[in-house]
Amino acid sequence: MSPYDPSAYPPFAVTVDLVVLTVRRHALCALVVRRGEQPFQGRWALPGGFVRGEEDLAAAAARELSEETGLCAHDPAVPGAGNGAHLEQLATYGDPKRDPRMRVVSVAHLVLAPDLPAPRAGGDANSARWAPVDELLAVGDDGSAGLAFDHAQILADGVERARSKIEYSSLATAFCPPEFTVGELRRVYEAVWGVALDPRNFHRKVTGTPGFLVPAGGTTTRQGGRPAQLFRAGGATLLNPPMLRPEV
Amino acid sequence: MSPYDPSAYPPFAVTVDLVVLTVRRHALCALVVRRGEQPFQGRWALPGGFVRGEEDLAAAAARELSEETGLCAHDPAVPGAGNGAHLEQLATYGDPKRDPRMRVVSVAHLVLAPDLPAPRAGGDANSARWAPVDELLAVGDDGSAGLAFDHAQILADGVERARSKIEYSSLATAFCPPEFTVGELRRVYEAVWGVALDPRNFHRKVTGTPGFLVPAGGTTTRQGGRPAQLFRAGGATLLNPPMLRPEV
DNA sequence: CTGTTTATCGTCAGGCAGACGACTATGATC
DNA sequence: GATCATAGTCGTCTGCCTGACGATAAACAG
Repeated sequence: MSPYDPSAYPPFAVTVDLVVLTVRRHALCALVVRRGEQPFQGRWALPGGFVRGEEDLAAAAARELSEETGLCAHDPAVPGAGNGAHLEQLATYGDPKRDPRMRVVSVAHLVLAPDLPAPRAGGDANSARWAPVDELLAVGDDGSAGLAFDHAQILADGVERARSKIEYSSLATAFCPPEFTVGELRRVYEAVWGVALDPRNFHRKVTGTPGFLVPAGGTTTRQGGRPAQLFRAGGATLLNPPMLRPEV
Repeated sequence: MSPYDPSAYPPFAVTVDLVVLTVRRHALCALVVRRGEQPFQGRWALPGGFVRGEEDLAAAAARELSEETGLCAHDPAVPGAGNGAHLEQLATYGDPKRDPRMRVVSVAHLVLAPDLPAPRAGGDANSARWAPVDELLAVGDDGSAGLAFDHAQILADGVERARSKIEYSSLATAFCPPEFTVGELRRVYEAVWGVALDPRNFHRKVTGTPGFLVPAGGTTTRQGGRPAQLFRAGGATLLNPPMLRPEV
């Protein structure tokens, strides 16, 4: 082989696509934008865009995220800044036929964000929305065409990553506002996994895991009922032993 | 933005790099090749190469693997064929400065293979070898320069992926020949995690997990001592509950 | 035959999770 | 204001799994 001869190999376009997940009204939702041009014109797609010349992949993802949602990603490598959205690389998709026009390799990223107001994509409220992932992934049955390109696969991979990762990490707190109650955190797990959890056992588990939650001092009744203690995410990122997802 | 205008964005070179892991003499080892040219001439690096024009990323990784080791990857999407090496995508590395010559985005793949004879890289035995990952990742101390490019980071990520993934999947069997004993499987875990496991508890765990192991019918004494029953990997890919890695 | 090595079966105590009872503190409704 | 509905929080009990470890079995080396 003749390594690194640029002329010997066809150029690739490199993009980032974003799977932005949040929990709204007890459902796991993803951010989708409407395509304004061919191909797949008018269809919903994941937000994304080209990686620029002197830009790292994570930086490109953070930039796209900021452009689409105003969120400032909380890159583990750049701590402190941002309103807490979690960003991580998901996987890379490079099937030669995934884009009919040219060879595009897309590095998908996963973003977990707290519930946000309606998205603002280029100021056009009609061109971006939060949609329940169940709806986006239920293709064919109702005649809806599903997402553009291979974005249904990317979304499915992102959802599966989120579902499994909250098992053994404290990542579920990324779906919550800075201060939250145990019940709110439980509703996150229930929405992401699509199951009902026992409030008492859940409470015992999360409050009994050292470093997972730290008391924030106050209480709230925003969920109704008895006032609940407010917590902040603790420093622990790994949950050991993990929170087990109930079987089916 | 003006999507998909090829001239509007700089072209990227896309490569695949391989983290090929195996267990040799009770140590987790990785395949490295010696670089024949600048930059990093003479240094060890992960095997890899350019993705071709009409080639999927996984196909490129499988091709490079075959060229470097003769292994035929057992892609989950293409079952049956191959001598059982496991291949999966690891992560993508695209720092603008990771290659001093041009913008290269590398899609790293992880390969888990049974113990193999000495590698044959382009027929040159001196240019490829199995090296213990501890040795490859212990940089600076002994003055050795470490791996080329960002390959130390890629290797570290691959090792961490392997270490965590054998916890909750049956992937450790990918390090074993088609038929193996419980003790051989245990030595795989011990080598990958770098810990000692209790043979009795390990035996109880793996034989008690339905679908993990299926008896192959025979016995062997290739490890010495009492003959051990031979097993084959069962159909189960997920281990529930997982095999817990001992603390520290 | 004896010691060494490895495999395999059993036992026991502690920890954790699932099931679920009981009590508490708020707002809503009559 | 009494009652109800809603959520949160604390306990109890039981079964399963794990870690620690004793004991036995089946080969080989001397």
